[in-house]
Amino acid sequence: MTAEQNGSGAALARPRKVAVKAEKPGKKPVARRGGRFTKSRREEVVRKAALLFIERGYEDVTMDHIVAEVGGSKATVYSRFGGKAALFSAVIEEYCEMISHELKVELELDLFGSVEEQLISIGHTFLTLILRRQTLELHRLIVSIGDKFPNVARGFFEAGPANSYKLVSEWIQRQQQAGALAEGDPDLLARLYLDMLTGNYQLAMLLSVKSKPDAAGLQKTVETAAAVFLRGASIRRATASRSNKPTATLGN
Amino acid sequence: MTAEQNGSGAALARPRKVAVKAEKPGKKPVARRGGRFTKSRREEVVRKAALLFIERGYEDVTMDHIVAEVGGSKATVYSRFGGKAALFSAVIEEYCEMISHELKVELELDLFGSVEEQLISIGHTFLTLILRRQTLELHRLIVSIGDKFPNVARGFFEAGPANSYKLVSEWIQRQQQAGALAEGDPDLLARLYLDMLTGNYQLAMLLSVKSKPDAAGLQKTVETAAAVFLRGASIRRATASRSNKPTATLGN
DNA sequence: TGTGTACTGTACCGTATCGTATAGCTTGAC
DNA sequence: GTCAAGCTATACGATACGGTACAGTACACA
Repeated sequence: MTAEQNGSGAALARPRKVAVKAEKPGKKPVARRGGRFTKSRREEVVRKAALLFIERGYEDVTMDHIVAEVGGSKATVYSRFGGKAALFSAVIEEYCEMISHELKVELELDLFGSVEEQLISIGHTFLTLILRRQTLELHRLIVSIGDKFPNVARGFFEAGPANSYKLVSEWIQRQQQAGALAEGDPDLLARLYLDMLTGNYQLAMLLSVKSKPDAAGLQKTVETAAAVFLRGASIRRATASRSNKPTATLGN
Repeated sequence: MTAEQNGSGAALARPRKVAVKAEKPGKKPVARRGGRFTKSRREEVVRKAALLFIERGYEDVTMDHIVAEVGGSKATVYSRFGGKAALFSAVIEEYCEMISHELKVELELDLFGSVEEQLISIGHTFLTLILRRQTLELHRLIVSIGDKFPNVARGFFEAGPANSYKLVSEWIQRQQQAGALAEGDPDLLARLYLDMLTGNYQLAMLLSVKSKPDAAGLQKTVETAAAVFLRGASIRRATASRSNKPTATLGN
C-alpha cells in the first residue's frame, strides 16, 4: 500500500557526492524512499519501535536504533512523534491497546467440563500468556520505567492485569450464581486465584532463576492452585468443626 | 575520628589555574579528608550507594552522585570497587545479605493463637514487609537490570522470595505434622499462599496505580486469602460430594 | 621529625546519545 | 511538465557520563 519497496529505489540515479555510493544505495536493509506518512506507516513504526523497547528496555534503545529498524529518517520520527519520551509513550500505549484486545479473545475461550476443569483451563491459558517471553519483557519494561511514564504504566495495568482480573471475576460470578462457588467478593477472589498462579514463575523467570516454564511443575502448580481455590471458595457442605475452623468470610 | 574538616584545606597554596578557586574550599556538605579505607568505611559506602541505586535506579545514578553522597573522591571509589558495574554488584549483593538476616528475624515472629490466626499474622507481616517503599524500589531495581547482573538477581531472589517461601513452608510442615493441614507439597503451598498476598498490591504500587496500601482492603485481602488457603488446604472432613468435587491432590 | 602510601579534589578525555539543521530527492496534485 | 510539501540521508552541536591522570594532602609508622 504505502509504496514500500517499490523497486525503483535500486535503479534510481542518485548523483549524490561520491559515485561509488550509488552502488551501495541503502545504508541498511530496510529500503524506504519517499512516500507519505500514512496511517499504516505509523502503525508499522509503532509496532517495530515497541518491539525494540520491549526487547532492550528504554535506556538501551537509541533513536538511531529505532530509525535503523523502521527505516526512514530521524527527522521524520522527530517531526511525527516529538522525541524519545513521546515516542515511547505513544508506542507502548498503542501496543497495550493491541494486547488488550488479544487478551480478551484468548481468555474468553469456550470453557467446558466441570468447574474444576474450567478453572484449570483458565489457569493454563493465563499462565501461558503471562510467561511468554514477550509478556515478561513488557512487564519488566513497565516496572523499570517507574514513575517516569505514569500513563504508560496505568495503560499497561488496565490492559493486562486489570483485564485478566475482570474476566476471571465474571467467571466467578457466574459460578456463584449457579451455586458452584460460595458467596464472596468475586474481584478479590479472582485476584487471589490469578496471583497464586503468577507470582512464583513470573518473578523467577524475570530474574533468570528459572529458565523454562517446565511443563510438569507448571501443571502441578495449576492443579494445586485450582484445588486449593476450589475447596477454599466452594460451597461449604460439611459442618464447621474443630479448632482450625475458618471463621473469616470470603470477603463479603 | 578521621580528621574531618580540619580546615587546613582553605589555606593551602595551590597555584593551579585560577586563584579564586582557593576561596571556595568545600564542594559539598559531606566532609571527609584523609583517613584509611577501613571496613566500616566500606560498609558506609556500600550502604549509601545501595540506597542511591534503590531510590533512583541503576542508570539514573552517576558515579559523581555516589561520590557526592558518600564523600571522598572518585579515584578511591574506582580503586576500591573497580567501576560502576562492579560497585553496583558488590553493593546490592551485600545489601541483600543484610536484608536476608532481617527477614528471618521479622518473619520468625512468635506465633500464637489458632492456625488461622497464625496464618493471618504471617500474611500481615509479609505484606507489610513487601509493600514498604524501600522493598518495592529494590524489587523494581532488580527486575529492571534484567540479565545484566545475574548474580545480583539470584542473590536477591535467594535473600527475599526464596527465604520467605522457605520460612512459610516450614510453618506449613509443622501444621501438617500436627494434623492441622492436609498433606501436600509444603513448598508449593507456601508459594501459593504468599503469592496470593503479593501479586495484586505489589504490582499496583510499583505502577503507581495504588498509592497507599489502604489498611482496610489489605486486611480484607489477608483474611480472605487465609480463609481460602485454610479451607483449601485443611484436612477434609466432609464426604466428598457433587460435581464440583475437587479431584486433584494438593501437589503430593 | 621524616617518609612512603593512600586518599582528595579536580581537570580532562573519549564516547554515546538526544535532538537539530541542511541539502537534495520523491511524490502527488494540478 | 511543474511545483510545493514532505521525506531521506547525514552531519553536527550540545551535553552527560564513565573512567583516568595528576598534583597536592593527610596519616601511619618509624
